Amino acid sequence: MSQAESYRRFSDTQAHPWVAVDVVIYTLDQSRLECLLVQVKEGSFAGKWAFPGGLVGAQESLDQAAERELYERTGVKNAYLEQLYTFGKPERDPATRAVSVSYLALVPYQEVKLNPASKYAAIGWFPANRLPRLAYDHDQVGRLALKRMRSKLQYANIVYSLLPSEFTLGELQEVYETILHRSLDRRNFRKKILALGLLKRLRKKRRGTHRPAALYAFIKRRPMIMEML
Amino acid sequence: MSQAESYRRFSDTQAHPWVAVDVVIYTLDQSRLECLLVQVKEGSFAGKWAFPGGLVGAQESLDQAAERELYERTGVKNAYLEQLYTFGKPERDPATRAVSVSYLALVPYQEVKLNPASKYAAIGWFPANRLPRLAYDHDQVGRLALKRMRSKLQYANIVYSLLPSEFTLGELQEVYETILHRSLDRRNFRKKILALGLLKRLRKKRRGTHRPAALYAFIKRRPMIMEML
DNA sequence: CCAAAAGTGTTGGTCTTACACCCATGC
DNA sequence: GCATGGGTGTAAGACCAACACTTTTGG
Repeated sequence: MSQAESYRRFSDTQAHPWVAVDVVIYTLDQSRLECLLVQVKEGSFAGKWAFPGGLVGAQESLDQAAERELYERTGVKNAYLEQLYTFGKPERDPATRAVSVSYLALVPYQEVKLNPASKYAAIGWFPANRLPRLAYDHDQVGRLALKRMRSKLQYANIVYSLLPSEFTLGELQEVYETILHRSLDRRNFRKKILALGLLKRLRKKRRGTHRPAALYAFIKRRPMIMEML
Repeated sequence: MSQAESYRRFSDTQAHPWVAVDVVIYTLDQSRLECLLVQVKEGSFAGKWAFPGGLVGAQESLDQAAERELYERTGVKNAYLEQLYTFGKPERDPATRAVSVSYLALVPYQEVKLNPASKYAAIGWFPANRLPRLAYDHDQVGRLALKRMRSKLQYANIVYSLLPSEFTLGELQEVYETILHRSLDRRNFRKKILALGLLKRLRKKRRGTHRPAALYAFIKRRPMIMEML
């Protein structure tokens, strides 16, 4: 595909697009699934909201560019981050030919410190299933991201990246119920989740308004493929 | 991410890579899973084998570029073709910064007419699980493609794209056995596949050396997500 | 003592897997 | 008539979904 020779030979008729990454960042705030948007400042989409993103640096891999963008907007490192899809229709950005590699990220709400950056007019969380009309082809990106996240939560352990380090089984179940939007049987849920052996029960308890609940933590906080539900 | 303004502002420090597609094309020849490779002609990888690919045209979408590459090498149109992953480490091609969007294609062996093209030294089928060392980062691409195809065959109906329009249940089962490399119980396989309602039984029979087998065809030849096995 | 969430097992139904014999044809 | 793949049903076990009551705390 790619030796320098053929680049030279074809470069007149072939495109040489800009390459950007866009990151769809989800979090849970009080069991509401939210998604981070930035407001575009300039160009024909000025005023519209979009997923944060930016050009890939000359010495950067795509993953690094996505990590950097995630870090710059939220201050979060080591969250779950996965390449989603690459969008490249010539007309997706009317201003220029741009290919966008989209990423999906899951972050724990508590750890986020939003950072607007001068290139955007604003930044903020929006309910994930009620996003406004977005700039570029980002409506499509958002639909795909939501679909992927919903399905992936069921066969990978990536919830760990949405939760703080300690949580109750009730909270964990609430996460699944929110994202899959259906309710789950408590006894079956606990049986299944505990049988996976992913959690350790801590000594502590969460004391709330009522009976205290045992706190749990993930034994390993890295992505693994497995049947969750 | 991508208004023209920020392109101008950042273009000194940001990359402006070449964008290429690479297509991993699988087929079945007498129940051997094979993969199409081309031999690189020039550059530091000259003589090595790689997946066919090329730069994305100025007016082309990524999907169109992949379709075109598939058609140019094999003469096949309307085969199953899916975006796989985008590779973009700065060092993946030492000659230049190139981002490669990889695709996965499944083609019926009977319909292929291989077309070498002058940009390659050679073209040919190789056993999919015994590929030689490939150029660029294509070893990684190949591993990912094989994994994706194996898993996707189990939850989508994409086998239709590996088979001719008429086939026996025995042939269909052989395809699954080859790709998943494990043997399946014939009675259970037939029960499950027929229960899906994807196949129509034709009047005809295949007459071979022994008892004739009923021929089947897919009712719909387009990708659908569903439990296959 | 009341409200609210935590914690805990059993059962019936469904789905999956394992398994063996007869059939139709070509040679 | 024999070798070869085609065609078919059943039974046991695994897995999953449905279901209700008691416990612990705060107010």
